[in-house]
Amino acid sequence: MNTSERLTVGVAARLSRYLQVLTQARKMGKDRISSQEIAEYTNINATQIRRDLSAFGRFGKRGVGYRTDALLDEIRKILRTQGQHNLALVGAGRLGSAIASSPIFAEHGIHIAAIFDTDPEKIGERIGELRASSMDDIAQICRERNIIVGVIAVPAESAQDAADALIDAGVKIVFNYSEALLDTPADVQVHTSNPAVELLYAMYFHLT
Amino acid sequence: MNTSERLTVGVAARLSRYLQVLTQARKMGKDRISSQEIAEYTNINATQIRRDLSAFGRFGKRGVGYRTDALLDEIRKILRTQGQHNLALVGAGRLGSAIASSPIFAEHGIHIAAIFDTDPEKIGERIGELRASSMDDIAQICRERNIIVGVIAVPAESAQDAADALIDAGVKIVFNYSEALLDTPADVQVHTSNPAVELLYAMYFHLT
DNA sequence: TAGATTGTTAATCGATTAACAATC
DNA sequence: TAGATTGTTAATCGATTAACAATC
Repeated sequence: MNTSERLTVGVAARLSRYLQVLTQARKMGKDRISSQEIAEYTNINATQIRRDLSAFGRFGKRGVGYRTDALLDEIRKILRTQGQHNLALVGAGRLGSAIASSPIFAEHGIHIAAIFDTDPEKIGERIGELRASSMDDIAQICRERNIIVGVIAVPAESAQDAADALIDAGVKIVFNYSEALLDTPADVQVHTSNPAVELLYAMYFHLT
Repeated sequence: MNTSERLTVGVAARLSRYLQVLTQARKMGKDRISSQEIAEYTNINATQIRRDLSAFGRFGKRGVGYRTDALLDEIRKILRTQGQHNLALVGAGRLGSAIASSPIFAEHGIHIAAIFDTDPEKIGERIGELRASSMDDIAQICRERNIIVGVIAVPAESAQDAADALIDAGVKIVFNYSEALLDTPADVQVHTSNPAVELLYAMYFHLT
């Protein structure tokens, strides 16, 4: 497969899972990793992993495995996610603060560039390394800082307003932590996190 | 398809997505919903949705759509997720508090039955409607309250310890909010939430 | 009736897996 | 050399989709 062709949804999803495992493996000081080890952490079949990777080059060494660092770079190249990306966070409450002080985004080159809230009490308050801004400034700030990714960390009742404001500010990818269904234009991607639904799914396989 | 057969991973995953959409649609007062509407919110093809549902019965009305309530019940029956389920939360910090005060679990019949923390300062403190318990009591409390689902809301450094304690307490399904890779026995399911990785994946499709 | 939407078929495409030679 | 693990083939299975008759 050529890197200039568009990946299928399945391949891109799996490659990003490998990215996660490799990032952690590197932190744990592992220089090398085998397809079998990646399989254990991702629940993706080891043959599938080797097949996915070998479509882009011969990254591994037979009898040895893959070099963690080198493979990480190759996958970043394939997914075109090298470099820094800016993100806007809406909601400076408990969840917003938790996200702002988590290292999980920074580790993958995603920088939380601004935090917004509607509550006048919250504006100006320190959240992680930032200060909360007013929702009135969202369009200006997002354009200035080249932000196309927004995270919604507000209650379901205000989630649609938050989404509208982000989209109005030019955001194209919305990560929704509320349970609300969001109505958005066709050129905007919405990802909704719903741990409850994932748990119900997990329970099914536990019960059967 | 017969309900007594085990669902494939793909079917179960899609059915739980329908569950999420139907739950919200009902809250929004929608009595009926079409496969096309579910498709818009889930990005799952409408034919696929009708096909998934029709494998278990004729739940819809031609020209009309599906009754939200009735379909919700049918899917709950298929996924065997009716009734209440108890959950243990490890971590009484910002993220733990955010989870404890979110309605997202309750909405799907999942009750947060206990919260644990290692920090003596936190123990006894009110978090949502509960008080934080000591990790020393985790095994006893989980067994008493029939808990087989645990949520890890602690920093990556302590995630493995939290997982070990939960597993020792009889938990079989672990939802991991930290970025750490967890080593667990084969009979334990681990779901790791990593919004950064999901965003990298979304960005790929935005860029291409 | 006219319009809408389901249920189902048929055809295609991608995912999955076991097996194993190649080779480190 | 012996053991381990990749890269690749070949075969199967499930997912996806368009199309449309059935029917509300």
